[in-house]
Amino acid sequence: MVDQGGARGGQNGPMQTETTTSTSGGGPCAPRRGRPRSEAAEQAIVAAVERLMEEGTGLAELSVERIAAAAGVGKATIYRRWPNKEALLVDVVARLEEQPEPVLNGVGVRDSLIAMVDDIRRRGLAKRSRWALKAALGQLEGWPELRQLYKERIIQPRRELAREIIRRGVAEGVLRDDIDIELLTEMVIGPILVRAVLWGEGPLDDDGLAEQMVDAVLTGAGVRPSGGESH
Amino acid sequence: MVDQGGARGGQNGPMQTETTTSTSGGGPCAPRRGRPRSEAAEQAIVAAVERLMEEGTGLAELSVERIAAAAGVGKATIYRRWPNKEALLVDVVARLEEQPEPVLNGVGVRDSLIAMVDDIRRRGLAKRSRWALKAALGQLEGWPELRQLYKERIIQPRRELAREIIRRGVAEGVLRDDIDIELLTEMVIGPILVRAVLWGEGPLDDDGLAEQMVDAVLTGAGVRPSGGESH
DNA sequence: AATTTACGATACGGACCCGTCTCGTATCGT
DNA sequence: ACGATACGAGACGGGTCCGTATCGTAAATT
Repeated sequence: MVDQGGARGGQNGPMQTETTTSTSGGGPCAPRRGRPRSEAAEQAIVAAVERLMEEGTGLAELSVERIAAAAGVGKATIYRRWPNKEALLVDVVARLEEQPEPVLNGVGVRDSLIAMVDDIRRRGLAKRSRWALKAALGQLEGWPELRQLYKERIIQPRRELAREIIRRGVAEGVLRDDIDIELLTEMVIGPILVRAVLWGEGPLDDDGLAEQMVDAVLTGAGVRPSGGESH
Repeated sequence: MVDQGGARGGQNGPMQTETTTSTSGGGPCAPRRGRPRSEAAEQAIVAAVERLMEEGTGLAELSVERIAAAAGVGKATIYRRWPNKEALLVDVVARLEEQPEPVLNGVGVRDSLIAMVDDIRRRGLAKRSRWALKAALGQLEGWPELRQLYKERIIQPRRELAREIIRRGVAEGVLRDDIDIELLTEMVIGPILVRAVLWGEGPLDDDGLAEQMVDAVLTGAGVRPSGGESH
């Protein structure tokens, strides 16, 4: 007996009926006779959801009525575009975060790692990102579609980027090759994530934090038998 | 005075009106005339909440009606003990996790760290703990009382324990003294938390994982200039 | 001009929830 | 025996929410 909590609809997607959206050369086979859909309304809806996120609205408080009111839009205008609330949120999450910066390949591995950690740090300061991450961790339980999408769109690209950097580090002899790639990744991003997400209070505004963390992880927490104390 | 999210009642606590609970020699000044409260009912209620947690019920789906049904109990029986849903959940969270194992002081620092990380790993395998952690991270937003209690009861003791072990490690010369204690802590618990909570999928059933992680963090992810590869 | 579709606003039905209250029954004290 | 209290079950009022339907109006095609 699953399905507790009310049978959410299946399909998602912006339900683009070939109208206004995606003016980019799509196939306008049928120009539709009546009044076209307002592009502005669509943007206002998405923007309203994002603004509500930034203001700290919990997923429970994020009702369609509230979204419509915040966007200055009728409820029907939302349901004309998305079949249900889930699809709307899926869509918003999908366009929530642009892909992470490609990280120039010419840069050294250490700098790449620092850039990545610093990216997480800065995102941890952004309320919108925190909302999404927390929602994904907690509230999206029992909401598999949204959680899945969040993983695909947000988590996976970053994880892949991290893996790539770290693989390069191993290849260049900067990172140890006797540690599992996954573990290396977790070592690098673990500290900043603990501070940014788990404790949610640690100071994140130090610009040198990422560098400090990466160096600490590279060098290790244990006292080095041969190398002298650095200070 | 934040109080966003709808003015929840103030007080909490099991509302023990000197009845059945705490038979431990309390002051039974007034033995109450009528039928005493059923200890079994109280346990059944708490057990039901915990069971629902383990089954993955989200905080939103965790309604009083559902709890009562799962416990085989009338709603009034719940409201006779706790003034509202929040108080019930606060109480359940409060008794959710026993304090972490004290970690024998005679044990070496490395073994203590491994024990701590392994504790997190094993908890990560326990659904109940995952539920609580995820709920704390995401759903308890806008529910300050519960979140606060979770931090006090669950997070703080473990964080304190970690700090103590690491402080000992620094004192004994096993851990570097030129790295901030907070950062050292985050380095140690970060990797396992990323695997257990954030990605939520990484393998946790390897008994040697904790040891592997701790050693990796102690030694560092970077290639050691002088020391040979350890294996 | 006629038609067709979208728009904002809002009413509606069905569902769920919270917290209270009422049943008839069970179990205590006196 | 009797009054007091707890019990399970469930009705109830007030509320929120989702998703649909209905307004009168606005903007496009034909």
